Amino acid sequence: MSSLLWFRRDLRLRDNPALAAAADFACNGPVAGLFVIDPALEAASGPVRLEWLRRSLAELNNQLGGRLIIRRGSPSEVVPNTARELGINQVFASRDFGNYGHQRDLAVAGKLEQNGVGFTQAGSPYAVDPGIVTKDDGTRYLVYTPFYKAWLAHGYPAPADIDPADLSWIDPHADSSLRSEVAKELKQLTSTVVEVDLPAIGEQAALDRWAWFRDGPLAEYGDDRNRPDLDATSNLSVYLRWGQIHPRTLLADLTEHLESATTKGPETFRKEIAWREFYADVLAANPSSIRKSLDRRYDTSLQINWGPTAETQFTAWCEGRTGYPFVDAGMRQLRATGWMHNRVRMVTASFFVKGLHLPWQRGAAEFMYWLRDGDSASNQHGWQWVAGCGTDAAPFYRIFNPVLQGLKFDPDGDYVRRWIPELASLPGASVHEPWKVAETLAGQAIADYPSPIIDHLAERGEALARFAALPKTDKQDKKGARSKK
DNA sequence: TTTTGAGTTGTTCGA
DNA sequence: GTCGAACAACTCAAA
Repeated sequence: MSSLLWFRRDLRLRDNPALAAAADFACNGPVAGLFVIDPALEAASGPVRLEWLRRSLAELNNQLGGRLIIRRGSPSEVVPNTARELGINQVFASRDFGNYGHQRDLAVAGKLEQNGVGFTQAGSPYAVDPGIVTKDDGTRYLVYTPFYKAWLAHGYPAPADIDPADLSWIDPHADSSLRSEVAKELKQLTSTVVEVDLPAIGEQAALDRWAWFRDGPLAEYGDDRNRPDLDATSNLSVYLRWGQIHPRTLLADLTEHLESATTKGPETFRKEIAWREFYADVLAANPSSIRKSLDRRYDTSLQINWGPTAETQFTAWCEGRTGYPFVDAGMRQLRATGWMHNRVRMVTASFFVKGLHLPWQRGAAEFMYWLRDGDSASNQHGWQWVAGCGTDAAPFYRIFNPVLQGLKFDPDGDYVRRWIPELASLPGASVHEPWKVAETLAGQAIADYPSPIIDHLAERGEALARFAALPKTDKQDKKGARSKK
């Protein structure tokens, strides 16, 4: 019996349940490995993610001894066709809980079934699949902390026991035209060339980074994770996004560190993994929250800015020219590397929503375009959390002050100077308030850097007024009606 | 059904 | 300069 593994968001060999199942089905004989370049997903991916994908597929192809099959087209055509050409009995893949991916898999399964080929899904990008952790009445959580407690109580599985050295792969390249097809598709994958600074690619790079982080910054992660000037976060988000490492692997490895911990670092890191799982669960339960606010009043009633001035400010934000150095450093880091430190993501997003009064959806789309770790569930819900329309009842007066955040979390100004060369001559924390620097010091050097495009304090007050003007929710109305009787 | 406790990440103001 | 309170009220989860 022969099997095919269809790779998607799981570009790794270790701890891969679908691969383990495929190898088992083939009685440890060779397995066919396939990746389908889906034009629908390609169109929705920014240039940085396409470049990451191109390099990742090249690396995976190396891991498979050059035997990865890469084809372009609709999966519901390509997967059944490839299975037929290779005489495959059973196709294996991990589960996908995304809106598009779920529908795609149903279509592929249907087509395969028509051809008499089975389709088995095992594993997913998450330690605990969306929908598994529920409240006692079976409904889904909307608040993180109770979700986290229930998620912990549920527990997570051990990594899939699989040794890449035991695997063998069906060689599809007996026909030399298939070999050239792989090279052609890889080349075609990134038609838009962007200059972006990416870390090492692939499964081994992910494991190396994790080992480095685990034995280093993890202990002080509780506090240092907020410091964008330090290399103190795991930077694993991109590998998790592409499945080059699995959260289950991290959690298993984390156990002994949790037990022996003298700091809150390991526990804080586990909570971050759980945030990713929480947002995936929220999205699976509320598919429309990709585009719509969970609190719909923010789409229908919140006053937002529009017109020429709003467009100018939007562009300034995108390009890192708002005149607020901490914000601009983040946006420039995003374009230069396809990544932004989490603390700065919050500050730039808060500036966008509560300083410029623009709709969170536009900012989220700009992030998704550039982010190499771009994940709809985490990105859209992170933005909604900042905007105040998301899954927790954060008080609406919680508005980040970009200067204070910079002074607090980039205390020496190193992060700002790294990304804003115009300010490189300003010493220490003074880079966070260039308008305060006397002309004599560095007036010439900072002449190229813009003045603040808004008065943050004034716009903070404006944001508070607009939030206060939101209509009451239905429940609030009912409560008010009851109390009047 | 009702009640109770709690909710990632902040800022400002005044003592 | 430091520190605590105020900022509003609501919704969620669980007992």
